[in-house]
Amino acid sequence: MTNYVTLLNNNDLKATFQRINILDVIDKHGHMSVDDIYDEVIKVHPSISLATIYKNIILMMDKGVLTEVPIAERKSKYELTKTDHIHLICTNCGEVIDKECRDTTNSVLSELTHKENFLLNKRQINLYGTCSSCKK
Amino acid sequence: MTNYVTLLNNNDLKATFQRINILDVIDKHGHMSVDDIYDEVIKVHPSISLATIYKNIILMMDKGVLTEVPIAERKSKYELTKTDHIHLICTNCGEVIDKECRDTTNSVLSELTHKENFLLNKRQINLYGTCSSCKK
DNA sequence: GTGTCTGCAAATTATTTGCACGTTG
DNA sequence: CAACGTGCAAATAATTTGCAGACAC
Repeated sequence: MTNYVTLLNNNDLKATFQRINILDVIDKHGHMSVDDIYDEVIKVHPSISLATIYKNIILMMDKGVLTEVPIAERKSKYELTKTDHIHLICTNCGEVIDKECRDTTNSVLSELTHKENFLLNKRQINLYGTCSSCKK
Repeated sequence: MTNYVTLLNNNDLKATFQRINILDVIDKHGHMSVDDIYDEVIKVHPSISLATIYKNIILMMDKGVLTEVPIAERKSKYELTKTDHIHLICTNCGEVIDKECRDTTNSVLSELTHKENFLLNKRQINLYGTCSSCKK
């Protein structure tokens, strides 16, 4: 818990019970939609409102604490901001799995944007398919 | 126009004036949101309704004619389905630029999903940053 | 001709906002 | 205590649906 307090304070955000719990459930589950977050946080904080979830997601994204993972044909999910990685997204169950992003991949992409005179800020590699549990 | 008729018929879709025009404006502009499409198609077909745009986007996605490009902090855009490529997305103006996807990148990604026992279906590489015109 | 498609209007779902009150630092 | 955050309810935006008439094949 205390690390979330620090994370929030370092980003000019007051450490409220609501925010700490939003970060906590996202961290535990990895990637969550707005409704997923609401459904989980309400278990520990029954009076929280959906509006608070929305407001805080937007705020924490602005501060760089959360990152949106937009997903084709589904609502976006949110994750704690971390170093570059790849998402394996199951089109069957919606599960998102993180994988390391190889340096070679990164350098190829940087070279490519440089040629285009494009100021690269964030990479998002999403691979859609069927996860191992859904293959069964 | 005639090529859109073929494309639609090959995918079990009747070639209506509405559908042909939706495909036409997307093809001309590259990547468009629902509203972008509506604003353009209405110029040539003033009585078209937004519901028709929605219904057809969903239908044409199901048939594989259109592909959704989900974008962080913005509404999704849609493109004609084409071979794998990379999107450079300007976080300032929203413009999406297509770039060739290198074989090396593809093989690295395929290897990675294989290890995870993940059945890869579609790759989506989005690079966010500032485009050359917005840099000025 | 007939099964599919369209446009409209209404329903539903998703997101944002304003404000009175509560909490954090 | 001052600034900021919350929860509620209401407003707005986005998407979906049902249905009667129109059109493609």
